[in-house]
Amino acid sequence: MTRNASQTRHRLLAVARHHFARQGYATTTVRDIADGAGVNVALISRYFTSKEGLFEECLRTTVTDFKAAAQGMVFTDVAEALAHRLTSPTGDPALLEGLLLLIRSSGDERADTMRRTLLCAMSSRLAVSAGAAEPPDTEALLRAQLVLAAALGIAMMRANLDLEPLATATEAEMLNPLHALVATVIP
Amino acid sequence: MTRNASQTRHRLLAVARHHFARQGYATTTVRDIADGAGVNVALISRYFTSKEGLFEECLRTTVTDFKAAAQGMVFTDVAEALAHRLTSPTGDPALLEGLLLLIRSSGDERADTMRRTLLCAMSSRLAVSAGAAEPPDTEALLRAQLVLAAALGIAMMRANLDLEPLATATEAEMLNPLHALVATVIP
DNA sequence: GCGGCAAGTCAACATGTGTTTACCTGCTGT
DNA sequence: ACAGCAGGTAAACACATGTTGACTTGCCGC
Repeated sequence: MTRNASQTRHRLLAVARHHFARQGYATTTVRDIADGAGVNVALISRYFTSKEGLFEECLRTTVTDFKAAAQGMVFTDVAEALAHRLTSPTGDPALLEGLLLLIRSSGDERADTMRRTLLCAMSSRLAVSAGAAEPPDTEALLRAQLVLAAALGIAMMRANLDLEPLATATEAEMLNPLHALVATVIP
Repeated sequence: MTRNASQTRHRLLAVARHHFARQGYATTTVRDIADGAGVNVALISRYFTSKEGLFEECLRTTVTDFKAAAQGMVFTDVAEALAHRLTSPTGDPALLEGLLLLIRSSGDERADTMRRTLLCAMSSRLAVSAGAAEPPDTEALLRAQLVLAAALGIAMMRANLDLEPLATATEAEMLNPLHALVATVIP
C-alpha cells in the first residue's frame, strides 16, 4: 500500500461515518473502523486524538455538508431534497449518513452542541422558507422541528429496521407522501 | 430491605426500560441497572439469563402495552394518543419509554424480530383505520409507516437532543401539528 | 545510494463490562 | 426454635475496547 497520510485520513473518516451512522457511537469499535480502512488501530488516536475526536470530525463534515446543501434552497425544494437524501440512490451514501449522524449521540458535550446548533439553524431556515416571519415565532419553529424530527425518524427506520415497504421504497415512491408531510410545516 | 423476588424483578425491569429507552442498549450497563434498582448485578443474569434477555423482556412488555392501547382505537384518536405518549405528562413515563424502545436496537436477532413484527402490525392497523382496504395496498402501508417513523423520530428528538421548543412543548401545543402530520397518511 | 523523517505497525496496558461461582442471610413451615 | 431454601451478595474471571509507547518501513531530497 502506497503511503499517503491525507488519503488514509480520508479513508478513516469515510469508514467511521459509515459505521457511526449505521450502528451508533457506542456499538462501533475503533478496530472495526481501522480494519475497514485497511490500517492499524493506532492511527486513529494519532490522527484524531481519540474516538471522540474522530466522531466530532465526522459531525463537522456533516455540518459543512448541510450548510452547503442549504444554499439557495427554497421551501418547495425541501421535500425533494429530503426524498433524495433519504433514498440515497446508490450513488452517494454520504447523504443518508449525514442525516443519520444527526441522531447518533456520543455522549460528548462538544459533539452534542454541534448537532444542536445545526438542527437549530435548519429548523429556523425551514420555518422562514415556509413563510414564517423572521425570526420565526415559537409555533412556526415547533412545526418545523416536528418535520425535521420526522425526517430523522424516517432515516433511522430505513437504516435500522427493515420494515417493508418503507425500507426499500424508491425516491419516486417517497416523493408524494414526503411532500404531504413537509407541507405540515404550514399551519 | 424486605425480600420479595417478583417485586425486585419488576424494579429491575422498570429501571432497565428507563435506561434502555433513554441511552440505548450498548450505552447502558447492567451495573447501572442493578444500582438503580438497589440490588446486586448478579441478579440480572439470575432473573433474565443475560442482558439481552432483560432487553427482550422490556420489549415484550412494550409489545403488550401497545396492543392493549390499540384496542378499539379509531383513526381520529391517533394524533391524540401520540401527543399523549410523546409528552408523557409526568404521570407515566412508561408511555414515552415504549415509543423509544422501538428504536433502540440491541443487535439481538429475536429482539429485532419482535420490534419489526409490532411495527408491521401497527402500520397495518393505522393504514386500514385511515380508510385503506384490508389488507392495505403498498402505498397505503408506506404512508402509514412514514407517519410511524415520524412519531419515533419526534420521540427520539425530544428525549435526546434538547432542541427548543420541541423538547419542552406541551401536549396541547403538539396536538394541532400532530393532527396535520398524522393526516398525511390519507392520500 | 543513503540518511532522516513521516507513515505505519506491534504489543502491551488499563479499564470497563457481562457473566459465573461460591458464599451469606433472612424468611417460613413445622 | 431451627433446618431448609429462596433471595441476595461478593469477588473473581474472561474478554473486548480505547489508548500509548517503542519499534519498523517506505519515501524524498541531497
